[in-house]
Amino acid sequence: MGRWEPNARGRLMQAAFALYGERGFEQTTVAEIAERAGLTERTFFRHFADKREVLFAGAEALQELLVSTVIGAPASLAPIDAAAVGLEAIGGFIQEGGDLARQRQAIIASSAELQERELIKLASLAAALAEALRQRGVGDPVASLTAEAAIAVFKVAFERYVDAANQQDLPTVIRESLDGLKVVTGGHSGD
Amino acid sequence: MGRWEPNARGRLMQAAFALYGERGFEQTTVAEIAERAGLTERTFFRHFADKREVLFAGAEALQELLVSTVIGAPASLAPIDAAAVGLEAIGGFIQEGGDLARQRQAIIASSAELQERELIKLASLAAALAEALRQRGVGDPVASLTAEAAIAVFKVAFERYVDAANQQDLPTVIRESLDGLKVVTGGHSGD
DNA sequence: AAGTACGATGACAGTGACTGCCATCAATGT
DNA sequence: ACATTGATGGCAGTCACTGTCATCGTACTT
Repeated sequence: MGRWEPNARGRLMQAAFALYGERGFEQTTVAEIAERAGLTERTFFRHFADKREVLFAGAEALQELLVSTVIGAPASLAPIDAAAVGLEAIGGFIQEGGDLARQRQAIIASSAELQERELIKLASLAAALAEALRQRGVGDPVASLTAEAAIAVFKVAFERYVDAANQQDLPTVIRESLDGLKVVTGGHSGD
Repeated sequence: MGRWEPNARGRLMQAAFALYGERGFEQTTVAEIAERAGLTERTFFRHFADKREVLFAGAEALQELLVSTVIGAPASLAPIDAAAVGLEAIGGFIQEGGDLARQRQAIIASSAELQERELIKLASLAAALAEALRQRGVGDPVASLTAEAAIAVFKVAFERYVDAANQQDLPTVIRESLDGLKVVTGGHSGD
């Protein structure tokens, strides 16, 4: 199973992460990543679909955690609150990685191409969340709306979490942001 | 100002739209688009930043319409409802184009690359909407949350509009979707 | 232990998106 | 007429990404 040096995929990820951080994403060639990892360009593309995907390797795990958490949430919860439980779960998971998420986000913020990839991953997350809600028996317009709104909340919360100089708890920020959305849409504030 | 044949940019857009529809986005080369337009590949890239951008030429106009509508909305409206007025405005604008939006969406749906570009355009729309809300005096977490939620509503509504075999009014679908969000998040029914 | 099958990697050629550079052409102003 | 300006053509070059085949290391078989 193994090969010359083990963990080729991990070495590629590490090399890419380092080079993207040092020189910037666009100024880094795939050949350079492969060279630093002791491999060839061709092998890079056997492990990752394209130059961007190496930064999004953990996305499937995140998606599975979200889906399983939402499906396993108490049946008594309203759709939006079941979604919230899922969001808090992935928030906690992300936080376990320490500063990795912040460094990764700094790289993504520096490249429009990477932002595009990030957005389609979030869209995929929303689609999976909607499907999980349907498995809870939630009807279709509601499931899509709840999922999209929940991901929107996650986006805002994660941005606040990354920008925060003060150490904030990501699941808490997510919960607060969701409460903010409820206020905004419920008409309690200004009418 | 002019050149050989007028409206080079328009001819490129038309050629690209036709070829993407006939053969598919990935199976079309920029050289083919330029040839059909009676121009060269080099000239294509002088008018459009990349192969995808030719499909998103009207995005700035849409964004300006959204921003000006939101800024000009009655000051008495709550942020989410000011945003709604803006969304309905661009909904009406899109509807004026007839089946163009549907054909365009069919092309986009067939390519992951194009979906990525669509998503970043929507994110740009959300950022502009948040800024317009701030100009209305809305504070920062609320402005971002409202903008992201509004764009999420727009995404769901537009998808329903495109899928609808029955002719539905896009602004109406948008309003109904927003009411759906209000129910989902707060339990109020829309007014 | 020798042989064999298999999965991962290397090597190489090729396509196509995109860019930089310079020449060229058409319209405009003097 | 002449110079200027802006759009275009032509060309070379880089780089992302793919298809194909040879090769190598490992594991399994005998």
